[in-house]
Amino acid sequence: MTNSDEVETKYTRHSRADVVAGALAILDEHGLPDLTMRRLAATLDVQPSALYWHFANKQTLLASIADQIVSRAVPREVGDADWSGAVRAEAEALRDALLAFRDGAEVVSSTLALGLGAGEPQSRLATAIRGGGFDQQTSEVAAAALLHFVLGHVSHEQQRLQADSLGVVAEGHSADPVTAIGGRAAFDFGITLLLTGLESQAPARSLGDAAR
Amino acid sequence: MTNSDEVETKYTRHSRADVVAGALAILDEHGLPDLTMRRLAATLDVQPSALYWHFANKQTLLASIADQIVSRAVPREVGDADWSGAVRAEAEALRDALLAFRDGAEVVSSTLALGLGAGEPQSRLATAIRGGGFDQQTSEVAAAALLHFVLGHVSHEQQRLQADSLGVVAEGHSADPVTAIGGRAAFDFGITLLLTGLESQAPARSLGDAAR
DNA sequence: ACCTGAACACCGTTCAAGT
DNA sequence: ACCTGAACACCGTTCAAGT
Repeated sequence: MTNSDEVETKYTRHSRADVVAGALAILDEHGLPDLTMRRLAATLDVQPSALYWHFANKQTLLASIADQIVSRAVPREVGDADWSGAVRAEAEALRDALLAFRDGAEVVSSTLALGLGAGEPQSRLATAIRGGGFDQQTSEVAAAALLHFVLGHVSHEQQRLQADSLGVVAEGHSADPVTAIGGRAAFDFGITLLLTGLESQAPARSLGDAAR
Repeated sequence: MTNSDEVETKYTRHSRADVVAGALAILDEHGLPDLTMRRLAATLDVQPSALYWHFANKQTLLASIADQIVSRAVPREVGDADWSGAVRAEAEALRDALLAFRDGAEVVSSTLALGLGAGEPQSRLATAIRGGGFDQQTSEVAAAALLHFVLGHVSHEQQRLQADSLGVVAEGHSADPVTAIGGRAAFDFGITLLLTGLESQAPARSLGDAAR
């Protein structure tokens, strides 16, 4: 019962990791809009200015949070599966990691949009794609396409999850095809489209040829 | 020379459309972070509170801006092209419309993420896909996948455009594969993956079968 | 090494009241 | 129909100073 959520164990100084952990807790319990520097400082029993000893600014902190979230993405063992199975496993691990935190996809999306970190998921996807014999550039661009789809899809999923929990449902129609068949099935379908699209590329032909 | 940018022609009252136009101007010239209610009010020579007669809140205003941006998406005439050519034309028109305004993709993305408007692009894509003989649900889910890719890709493109214009280039590496081959080529490649993925679906087989 | 205290320059939004 | 004036309840960030 020592060191529970709200109750700080007396006057402890904080490390960078503590700040990130506190931020993740606020994110998961209250969502991204409530993750403010002032609120985070309050839960750490510290002045807002103290946070700027650990992080240069809020964007940097958000990038660390995004890194934490995606670092939890561990693909299931694929064993003897082919390369497309490995790519799918990476994509699904990423989806699970994003879903594990409230607004997870939005946080990762926004740090990616700001050009900070979060390059790891794309590298992992690209490496898995290279297993199919594609050249570096093709793999990288295909990985970017996969990543954009994953982030957009999971953002959409999490928005629906939150809307539903707020009881904004039953507006009469709410005919969302993605949630209608389950987010998981729509996700797998999108991944399948991209993977079979990749398969039908002649592996010998590089993207560079097409771009020229 | 009457009624130019900064110079208001004396004391004019404003319509909803005026507010949206002013917001679009700020967005395009200064970017989304600078698009604040107070700044918008100042450029309209009005108190911030006046904006709340026209819009319930900032989110609603942003949704109207997003609608304006995507409404500019007019696909080139496809003539006798097959359905996949029509889908590609829709996707490219959407990309052009998003690129036409600074931070355009982010604005549309965020209003989509908030569950407000911006359903039009997905409908247009879905309709074009239906031309390939796919059932309603498959078309809708595929359109969502296309849309997620387009928004993610163009967001990425616009982030790079801005970073480059700020001179954040030449960090030594900056090995971004998407910009390396040109945003347009990477975009077309992603669209191709999704389209050929769709083509290799047996059109008779519905997504509902797969989801069950 | 880590934090306080105080300030600066902002935000979005509400609401009674004016014309 | 459209706007003002004034207020409320916040933001992120800086910086000298403390321990």
